[in-house]
Amino acid sequence: MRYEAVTIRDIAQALGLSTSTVSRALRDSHEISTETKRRVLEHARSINYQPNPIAVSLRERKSRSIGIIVSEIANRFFSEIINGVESVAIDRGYNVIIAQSLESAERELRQIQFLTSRSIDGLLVSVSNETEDTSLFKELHQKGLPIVFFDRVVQDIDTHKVIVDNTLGAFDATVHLIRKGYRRIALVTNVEGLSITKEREAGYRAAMHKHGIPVDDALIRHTRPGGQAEPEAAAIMSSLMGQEDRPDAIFATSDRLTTGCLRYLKKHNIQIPDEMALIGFSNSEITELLDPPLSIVRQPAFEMGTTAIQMLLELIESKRPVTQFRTQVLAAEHVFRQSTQSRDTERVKLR
Amino acid sequence: MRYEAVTIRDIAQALGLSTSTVSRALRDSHEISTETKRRVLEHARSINYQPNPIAVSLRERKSRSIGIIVSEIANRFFSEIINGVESVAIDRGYNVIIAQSLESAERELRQIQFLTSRSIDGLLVSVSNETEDTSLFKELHQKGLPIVFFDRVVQDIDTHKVIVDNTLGAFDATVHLIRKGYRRIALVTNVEGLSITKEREAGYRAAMHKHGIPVDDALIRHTRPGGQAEPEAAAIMSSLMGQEDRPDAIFATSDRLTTGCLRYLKKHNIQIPDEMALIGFSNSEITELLDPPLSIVRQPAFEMGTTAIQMLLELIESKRPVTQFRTQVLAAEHVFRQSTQSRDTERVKLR
DNA sequence: GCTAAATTCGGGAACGTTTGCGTAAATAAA
DNA sequence: TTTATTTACGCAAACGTTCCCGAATTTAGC
Repeated sequence: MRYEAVTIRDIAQALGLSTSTVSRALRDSHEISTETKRRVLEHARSINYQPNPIAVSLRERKSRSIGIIVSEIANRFFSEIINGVESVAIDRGYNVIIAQSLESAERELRQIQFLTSRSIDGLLVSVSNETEDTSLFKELHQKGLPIVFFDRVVQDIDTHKVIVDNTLGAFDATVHLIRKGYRRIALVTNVEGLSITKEREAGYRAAMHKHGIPVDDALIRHTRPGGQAEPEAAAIMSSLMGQEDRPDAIFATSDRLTTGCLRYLKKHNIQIPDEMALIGFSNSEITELLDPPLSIVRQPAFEMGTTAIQMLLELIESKRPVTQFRTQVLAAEHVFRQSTQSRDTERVKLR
Repeated sequence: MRYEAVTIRDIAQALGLSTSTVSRALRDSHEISTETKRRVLEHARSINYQPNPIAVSLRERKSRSIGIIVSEIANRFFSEIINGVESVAIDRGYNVIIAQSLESAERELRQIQFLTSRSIDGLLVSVSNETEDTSLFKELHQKGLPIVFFDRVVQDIDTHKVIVDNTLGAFDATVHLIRKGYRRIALVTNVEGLSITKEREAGYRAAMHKHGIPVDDALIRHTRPGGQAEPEAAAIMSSLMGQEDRPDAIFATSDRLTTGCLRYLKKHNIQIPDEMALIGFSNSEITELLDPPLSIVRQPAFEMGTTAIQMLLELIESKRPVTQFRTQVLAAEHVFRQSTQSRDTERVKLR
């Protein structure tokens, strides 16, 4: 099953030139006469010449492709990021190789090794929730592989990063709940070690403090490393509902956790927001169609993707080693809907 | 920014062997003594040797990577397919390069050219809804590039294909509506030229005929090529609601169309299913959380992905040209929920 | 003990490209 | 006219593999 290839040599022979001349002509070198260039270009397109990227990669020692690893592409948040990454990568002539860890540290390792063995020029990373050992990333970074972290970053590796303002995002969401009259606000959040978890928890705590509400640690729940979000969310909800002093609101900090909580509440016929308010991080486009329409914290995923790839290309295409790194922080958006209406007056008004 | 590489030559020099011997030892050739093999393997892993896939690709004239193009990866249906494709590709040592057409024929063309110029070994294709000119696919296919079509296939290219039983899937959904007492069933469907559109429309018509309900062509609406599904759905809904003899049920034939219709109905405060029933193709995992819980036709996307990649690898790894092609047909699943309850008795029972 | 065969290895070309270097011819400077 | 410089091109090496072919050594056959 071969797929015939027309090479630079074919052009050279057809025109009685050497391969080096043809190569230079195609790259518009100044040491080739305009007449020769014209002939080469013309003949090249007449036989539909396509340079062999593999040969170029071998020679140039770079592949013009970058890798991106996320926890799962079926998650709208990540697929939007990928869209952002792709949109600029394509324009810059880079190929994007997508990999997913599915929240498994082992799979993450394998995928990273796979990507790097494919000689990618750079790597975009959002770590899995199970990742503890970051030595591979450190090693790659030290060896000079350009890496940009996004969303879930690893703190102690000094490179470009792009995140959303998780602290403020969580702060504002919590304040919103407080203003709506909720007091016992449960935080259903990710694995404890994750950067995003810490930041969002910090925002939550700050909001509670600011409004003089004591933080009840029994209301702060993390998922377990490697666990799947939906069942984890259900287990946490079940535990929360089982305790004597139930929460009156839930703040879930990821897409899957949010839908997991919602599914639990509906399954157990717990009225939202009358018995329990719900707000969560989500990038789903149909949260307004849910029952009830969901209040959400939305992350600018596409933009996160474009800035991450831009930073990466900056590293890749830099002539000399970059030593000054920056962390770009994007703002989260909030959409408040019925799932966090206060129980009394306001909801009536809305109908 | 280089990333040091340890080559086969390093091993050869360290052990006082030739590169050819090392290469053969690594590939476990029979013409290398077990002792030499042992030394090579041992030293190779001690210095963490990784074969350069680019050099291998150049030499072998294949890249061990395949391309897949879908309309958009942020669509759950497609991301599930990609998951399926990836899951087997990884195990077989293949790399998956993902591209999206965003329903633009021009972008599709560019992406395909990009993929093929990256010397992929094979291509997985679901065409954009704007695609009319399939000559590129024909050309590639004729040149010997292994291609497998899935979901939206092109009819007149003879190669492996994998689809769901769209006709039966649509038939069953329509029958369900009829049984629930609906008679003026509108079909909100994709671009007319698409294979899936024709099949689903056929299923719809067959169901209507079987139950002796005359088909009103005014109730069959297609989106326009290149159009984005959500606004298209809204426009169609608006037109349907404007006509004198309104439908009493909507059957939408894609993920985005379904949510588009739902969004319209909710926005205009049309009660589902009392004023209008709704069923649609969807692979979203939260349709049961919608208001009302949505009846859906669900496609086995993951399985579609795995079978498509298996078929492709079969073509790629075949020793001699394959001439016998087959079309694998998977069954669609149905989940009937409140959005298609009949108006009277049954719904009361459910509460 | 001599030929034949098997075993084990090295030399070197090839994959398709880019690029340093060399060198004719053409042009400019002297 | 002679020399220096520019222009325009070719040669060949290199990127890291794989594999054809040949050759040296060992083993088998009789």
